[in-house]
Formats: sequence, C-alpha cells, structure tokens
Amino acid sequence: MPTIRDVARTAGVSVATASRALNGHSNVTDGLRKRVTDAAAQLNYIPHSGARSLTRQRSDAIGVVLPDLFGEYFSELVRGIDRIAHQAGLQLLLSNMHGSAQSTATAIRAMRGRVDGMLIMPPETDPAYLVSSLPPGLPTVLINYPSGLVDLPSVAIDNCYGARAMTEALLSRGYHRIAHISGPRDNRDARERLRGFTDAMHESGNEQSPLILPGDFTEEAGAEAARLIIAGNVAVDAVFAANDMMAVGCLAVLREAGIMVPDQIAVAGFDDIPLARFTYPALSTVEVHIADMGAAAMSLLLAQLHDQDAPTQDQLLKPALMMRGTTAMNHKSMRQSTANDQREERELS
Amino acid sequence: MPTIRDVARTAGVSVATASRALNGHSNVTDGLRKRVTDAAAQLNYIPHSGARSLTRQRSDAIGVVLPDLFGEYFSELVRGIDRIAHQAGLQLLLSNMHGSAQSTATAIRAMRGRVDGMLIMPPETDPAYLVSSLPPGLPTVLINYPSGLVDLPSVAIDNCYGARAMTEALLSRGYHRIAHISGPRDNRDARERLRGFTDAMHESGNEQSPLILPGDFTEEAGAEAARLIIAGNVAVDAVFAANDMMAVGCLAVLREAGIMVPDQIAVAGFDDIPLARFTYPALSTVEVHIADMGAAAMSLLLAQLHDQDAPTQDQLLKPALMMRGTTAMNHKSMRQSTANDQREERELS
DNA sequence: TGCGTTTGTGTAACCGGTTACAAAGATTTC
DNA sequence: GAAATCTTTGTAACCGGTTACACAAACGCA
Repeated sequence: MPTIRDVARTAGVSVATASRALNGHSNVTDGLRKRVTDAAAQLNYIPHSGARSLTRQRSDAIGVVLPDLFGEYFSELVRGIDRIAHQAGLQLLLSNMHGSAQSTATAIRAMRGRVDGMLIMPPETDPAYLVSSLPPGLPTVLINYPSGLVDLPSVAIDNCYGARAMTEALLSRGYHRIAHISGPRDNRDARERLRGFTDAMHESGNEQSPLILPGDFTEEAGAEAARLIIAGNVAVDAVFAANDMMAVGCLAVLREAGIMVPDQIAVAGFDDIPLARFTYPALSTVEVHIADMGAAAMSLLLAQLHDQDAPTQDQLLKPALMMRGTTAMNHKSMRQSTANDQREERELS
Repeated sequence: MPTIRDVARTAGVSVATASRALNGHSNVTDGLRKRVTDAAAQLNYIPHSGARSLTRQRSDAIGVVLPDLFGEYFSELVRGIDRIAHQAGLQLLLSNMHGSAQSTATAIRAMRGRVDGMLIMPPETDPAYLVSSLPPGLPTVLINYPSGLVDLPSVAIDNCYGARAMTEALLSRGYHRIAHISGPRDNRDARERLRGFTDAMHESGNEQSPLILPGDFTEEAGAEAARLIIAGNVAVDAVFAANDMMAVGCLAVLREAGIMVPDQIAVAGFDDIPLARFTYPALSTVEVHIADMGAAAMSLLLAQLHDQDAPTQDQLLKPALMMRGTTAMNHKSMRQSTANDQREERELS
C-alpha cells in the first residue's frame, strides 16, 4: 500500500509538494502537479484518512450512538442523519450501546479521536454519568432526551403534544369515554404520551379519571387490553393506544369479538408505522417523522461544528395527526378506509 | 483535551511507561501503574483512537458501504452485521453510496486508513470499476453480489431457490396457472426470482409460457397487475409477486373486485415484510433473513481479518417458505389467518 | 567479588499524513 | 544593477499514540 512518500519519490519531488499537489493548493507549478497526480494514479495511491485526520485535527466523521439498531425507527433515524451528513461530506460512525450504561460509556470513549462530533440517543440512565463519560469539548447533540437535564442541545419529538392533540381530536368527534393503553412505565416516550392524554382529558372536563390500561408496546399487550375492556364490559367508546402495535392488537381482538370499529369503539395509535394504513379499518394515529428528527439533530450538530459556540436552541418536533378509518366521525358508512383507500386527513402540521 | 504525555508528566513517568501501564502490559511495577491510572483518572484522559490506530496498524473498525439507508432491509442488515461485529469489539463505519458508481468509489476511498475491512453491497455496476477503486489488500466481503464476477468472497440470498420453492409449493397445492409479477428488470434479485419461477414452471410441465406481468416492486405495480388480470379475464388461479409490496397491492385490488382469495386466486409474495402477517388473508411469502445475511458476511470478514488467507467460501443463504392464508389448500374455510391468527407453516429450512 | 541474566524504565523512532519555516529562484521596483 | 518582494520548493517538526532498543538496577551463581 503506497504512501505519500512513495508518490513523492516516484514523482521526484518532496512530500510537501506531493501533499500540496494532491490537495489542490494553488502554489504548485502545473508541471510538478501533473507529475505528482500521474505518480499517484500509477501507484494507485489512496490517502490514509486516519493519518490525515490526525494532523488536520478533524476526521470528517461524526459518531452516532443509539440504544438499539433495529426496526423502522432506527433506519429512519439514520436515514435522516445521513441526508444532512452526506451533503456536508461527513461519514457516520455507528455504535450500539448494548443496554448497559457501562457499554454506553465504552462506546462513547471509543469514538474519541475519530469523530468531530456526536449524536447520542441516551437510554433512561443517570444523566450525570452520561456527561462524565463524554469527551469534553466534543460537540454533541442528544436525540429524544428531555432538555434541561444536561447542558447539551437536544432534539426530541413532542410526544405530549401529539397525545394531547389525538385525545382532543377524539373528544371533538364525540368520543368522550376514552381509555388509554399506556406503554412501559420506564419509557420516556410512553410517559409523555400518557401525560398528554390525561392533561387533555382533565382539561376537557369530560372524565376526571379516565381508564388507563397497562401495556408494554407489544401487539399482545394491546390484545390483552381489549380483552379486559370486553370482559369487564367497561363503558368505553374509544381506545387510544400509546403506540400502533398495541392499537393493532387491540383492533384485532375487538373485531374478533364482533365489536364494530369505529361505530361502537374507536381506536387510535401513535407512530404511524407502515402497517397502520393497511389495517381494517385503517388505523388513525399520530404521525412521527423520525427521519426529520435525525436530520434536525444532525443540522444542529453541523451548526455547532461550524461555529463552536453557535446558539443551541433545543428543538421539539411536533407530530401530526393522521385520522383514518378507526376514528371516523360518520357512523353510517363502514366501507371506508380499506387498504388501498389512501385518502388521509391531515389535521395538524 | 489531555494527551498521554500529560498523563505521563502528571504521574512523573515517561510516555512509554504511561502507555504500557494503561494498556495493561505486565512489565510495569504496581506502584507506577497505580500512579499512571490515577493520573489518567484525574485528568479524565480518553485515548485518541485515531492516533492509536495509526501505530497499531489497525482500527478495530470495519466499513459498511450500502446502496441505500432506509427501510426494514437496511436496518435488518445492519443489525445482523452489528451482532457479530460488536462481540468482536469492532465499530461500524457506515457509508451510503448515493447512486452513482462515482460516489461509490469516493465512499470506498474515504474508508482507507480508518477500517480494517469492508462489507460492500454494490449496485449493479461495472465490477471491474468496483475492484479498481478498492484498496488492494484490504479484506472485503461483498453482500448480495453474484459470486464469480470478482475475486472476492460474497454472501447472498438464494433468490432463485426461494422463488422456485414457492412456485413448486403453489403447484403442489393444485394451482397450475400461475402468473408472476416481476420486479425491475435492472434488479438482480428480481431477475433471480423470475428465473426461479420460470425454471420451476418449465420443469413442472404444466405451463410452458406462464404469464409474466411487469412490475417495479411498488404496491401500485401490484395493483396494476391485478387490474390487468381482471380486465383481461385471464385464466389464472395464482399470482406470485416478486416482492410483498406488489403482492399486497394485488391482494387489495382482487378483494375490491370481489375475487375470493385464495379460493379463486391464490397470492404469494417474497420477503416476508412485517405487514405480510397482517393482510387479510395473511400473505404467503418467502421469508428472507436479511439480518442473517449481514451476520454471515461479517463472520466471513472476521475470518479473513483473523487469518489473512483463510479459505473464502461464498455463501448462498436459502430462504424459507411461509405459507399463510392467501395460498390455503383447504378451500372450504375462509375464516383463517386473520391478523391475530399467527399459526404459520414453515415448510423449508 | 565479578560476571551473566532478568526486570523495569526511558529515549527516540515510527505510523502517514500536513504545514510552519527557511531557502532558492523569479520578478518587480527604484 | 542592486534591493525588495513574490513564488515555488524542500526540510523538518508535529498530530498522539506504540514499541524497538538502550541502559541501569536487581538478582542469581560461581
């Protein structure tokens, strides 16, 4: 593997000249430049980015540390990040913190010296520990982390706002006895969604202690919640699940039990997973643009990279409602919102 | 940001001793080692991985170059790669070659000097060009690339085998007039699936020139194919789409037209996307373990990394059939395979 | 006590680039 | 024609680690 010294020797110049020629500096005569580029081509020279970034004091790479690397959520996030990073000529160094705070620290430390900045989506862990394991002076943006806890800019989805909006939309459609299937108690998103729901219910004055069913974001949890409602014969005219998978599970059990959706009970979810458009009836949900969150985080980081102390405004992305068949207001027609019926009503931007 | 020289100075030792102490070499007295680790902790020293990899001549990172960074396919692939890479203590440097062969070469060159090996999923481009832009001597494994074209180990899904197996399964269930909705002509997977289908049909002797409808992997293409079949009143008792999205589009149009699936026409797809279990009836398809392909590629690369000239056996991963409601043999019962009915019949391993 | 061996530490070279500075040559200015 | 300035090139230091080698001290053995 040839180095720049090989190129210089072949071209009959010094390494300094070779470096300058290859990097397009202006103070190199055309003749020499050609000799250098020819030599580089002949030797099939590829510069060693590692060595380059050592002297340049920049790597043109940014580190991305995520709690998990799977599912639509992950790929969307990375896609959004890459969209911005690529056009800025930055590479992505990806790391998965496999659960423990310990391995999070390891992952973060391993990035030092090979990235110019970091994007971190931290688990629900001690923020102090997170900050302590962070290389000081390395521009960092947090993803989906409540602002205020640590002194770093962050980007997050406004889960509370989304849940509140969906709840209000249900109320305005005439559903008043709304039950909520909550997500895991130790999940920040789930807690925020629950809060949005209860806030909206309290403010409406319709129901002071709405039914909250426990869930864990799985399809089965949604199914179980539906069984509880049916068995308990609870007076409920709408179910708002904290995510789409639970809504899907709920929907299936309700239909199986012969309960008409949305005529007897409306159903709503959260996330707008691809499947949501294909349930029967199509699922009303809250559309979360994960890719946009990734892009926003990357843009924020880019600003920091460009100007070390750029103003760092935390960002809260507002999700939009996607009202489909499972919450139709018109109770007469059931033949609406089939899989290929893609009329969608976007209510909020 | 403190360097190892700062640590050495604080501990009152030479950089060599500091380095040895921090890396756990045995030839350091306990007293000095403690002084060094204490100094490192006090200064919050984090080693500079870039500099480290320069001398070590290894980066403990591998480069992953993919044609696109979105969808389930991508996240599954990365998940499989990470599973193996993480337990080997390797980081992932991710790169998207945005379409052009030009930018592929750029992406690959940018990795030189910061990775120990590469995993590449090349586009349908000139293999010679690909190889020429590859740093020689850098262990590389190709993903989903036909073996034989270039002299590099590769891992791929046996699309032809999967399509053949599904076609034979349909034939054995009594469907003989099978139409195929093909994928884009310039897509390797699509061509292989088509080949598997036509091979199986020819060998069966049932139909010498089966109907091939053009498609492009989109839901709409599947819908259009279904409309063609309905409008043309073609004698067809099964449709095998080259991917699930087209099968879903096809299914929706057939149902809308009042055609009973699977009684009048059976439908099958390819990929086993999450949605496949939730269509009505649930979609029979070919299960492709993308994560396994990523893991296999990473394992192959790991073997190369460990032993520069380990035997490089190309791998062809055989997909499995998932027969669900859209190809049921029993035509009497329609109430099968609803969303929450997850009985699945695994036919091949 | 003197000699060879082992052990622990420091000095300095090296990885592969970039760039400050010096020097030489070309050009301009008086 | 000499001095001042600008341009082009080379030498060598540097980025932040690792490690070959040299060397001194401690140890074992006759």
